[in-house]
Amino acid sequence: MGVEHLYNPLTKKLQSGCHLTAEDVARLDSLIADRRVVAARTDLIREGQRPSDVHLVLSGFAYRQKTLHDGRRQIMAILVPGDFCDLHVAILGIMDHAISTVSECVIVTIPQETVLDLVSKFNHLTRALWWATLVDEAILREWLVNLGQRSADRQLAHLFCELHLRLKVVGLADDDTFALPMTQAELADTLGLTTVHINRMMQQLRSSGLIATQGSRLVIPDPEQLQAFCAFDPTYLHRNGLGRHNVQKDKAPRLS
Amino acid sequence: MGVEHLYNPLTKKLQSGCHLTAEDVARLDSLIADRRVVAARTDLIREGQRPSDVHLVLSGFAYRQKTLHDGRRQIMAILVPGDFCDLHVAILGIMDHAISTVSECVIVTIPQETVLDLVSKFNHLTRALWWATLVDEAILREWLVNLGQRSADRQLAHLFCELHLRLKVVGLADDDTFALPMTQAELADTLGLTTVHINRMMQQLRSSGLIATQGSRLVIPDPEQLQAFCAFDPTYLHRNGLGRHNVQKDKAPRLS
DNA sequence: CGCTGTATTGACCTCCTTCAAATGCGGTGG
DNA sequence: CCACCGCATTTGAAGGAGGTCAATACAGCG
Repeated sequence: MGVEHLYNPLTKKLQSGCHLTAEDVARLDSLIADRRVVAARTDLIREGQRPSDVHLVLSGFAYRQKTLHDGRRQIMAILVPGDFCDLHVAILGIMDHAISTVSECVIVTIPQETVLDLVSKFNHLTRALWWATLVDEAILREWLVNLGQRSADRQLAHLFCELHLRLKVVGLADDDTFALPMTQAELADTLGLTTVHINRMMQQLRSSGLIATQGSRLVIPDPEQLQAFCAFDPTYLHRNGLGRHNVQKDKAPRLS
Repeated sequence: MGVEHLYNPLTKKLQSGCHLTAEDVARLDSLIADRRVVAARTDLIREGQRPSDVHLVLSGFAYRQKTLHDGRRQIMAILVPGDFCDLHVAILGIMDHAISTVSECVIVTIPQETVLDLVSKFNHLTRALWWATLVDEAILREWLVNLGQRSADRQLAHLFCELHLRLKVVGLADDDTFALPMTQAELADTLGLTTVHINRMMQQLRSSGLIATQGSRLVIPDPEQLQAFCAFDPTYLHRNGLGRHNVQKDKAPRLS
């Protein structure tokens, strides 16, 4: 009794928006076979590559990024446990951006055929995986709104609200805190701002009591207040049951 | 001889990145049954709706947009002929943004079941449609880079380069000009800038000879020069054959 | 020929950037 | 245990890209 269950953030994520049968879960668990530890700040996949495997984040943070000729870069997605790095490559063929780790990560490598096979056999799962890519797209749209319309302080707040929710879904956030292994420079590249300005906005959010930091941990004393501040509407995350999940610890750099 | 072929921008688009058999093309053509003319500046689908049909733009321009509480809005995609408005709703269920027309449009309505049916029966087509949504996502990422990292003049230039290419693929752009039925206010909402600033940047681009306008028509005298100006790299559009296509005329508002 | 919506202009303002230096912190080696 | 290094955060001062407000010009249309 009590065979310890595999921690599978992917199923947790998918279950927050799709219905999965016990068999689906088992099939998804079977994907997590080939694990690999990757150091922090490492390139996982580079722009222009044509990876033959699909990668999944099992623990740690990573991001999609694009670097311009002059060295400026834009972070286009923050990948947390349960997120695929490159599901699209199976279809598009070529990476039009790079993936790098933020913290140390455990990455699962899944052969492309395995995914395509799974998908062709089980409609349920196709739907679930497609759901995941469509949610990614919805997040991207909301980020556009963030960059295009919101002031720097609200952008930051909005990003924190989103991460809080996404991490809660996979059991990596408490009701009022989670580990955030990103530097202010990375936050800046995410929001299209400068380090200096991020720093000032962080101080402002802290002094207004909307957030606090404990090392690399972000504390949100009153999530509803923070959401109200930036008019955060979680609809775009398409989670039905934003259910309570058991929390799990994580270690990381520093933030404040 | 010469039975006039249906103008199907969807197949043109898909063929620019995927291989389609003659049968695939026929099936896609059969989707275009229920057409409807929609006036300019009209809401096609509103946020929060759960449409039971999938919509496809056959002619004209439309866009995805999100409106904030205070009335500001962000345009998150420009839909041109061949683009689906809401393929994702089949999976996600709820619209997390609205679709509005820019110019008068001909819209094709396709019952959701028809799409899901097609997709479940023909792997080729699933792949092609999935390809289309993934390219949409790639465009979204590039737009993030645009908003996050580029200066206003380059943002504009980049947007024009993208539209030029996308319209060429569906046969709606010449080598150096295309109809652009957007107002400067709409360009502003697309790039997260103000009308005033867009106006000034347009003037700047015009006076530097990078673009010209003839009513609502945009002229790009030297596409390569414009691309160089904004470091446009078309990889993200995932078009293999950016092939020559026969051009088709289009009428529209004004721009300059 | 006046109405309406869009493009254009000008003056002023501010959010965010740039540049540069200082501070703090964790690790590492002596 | 302390000195030192590298990285991240913090601070200050000055500049600029883009915003705001408001007026004007222009084009199509009934």
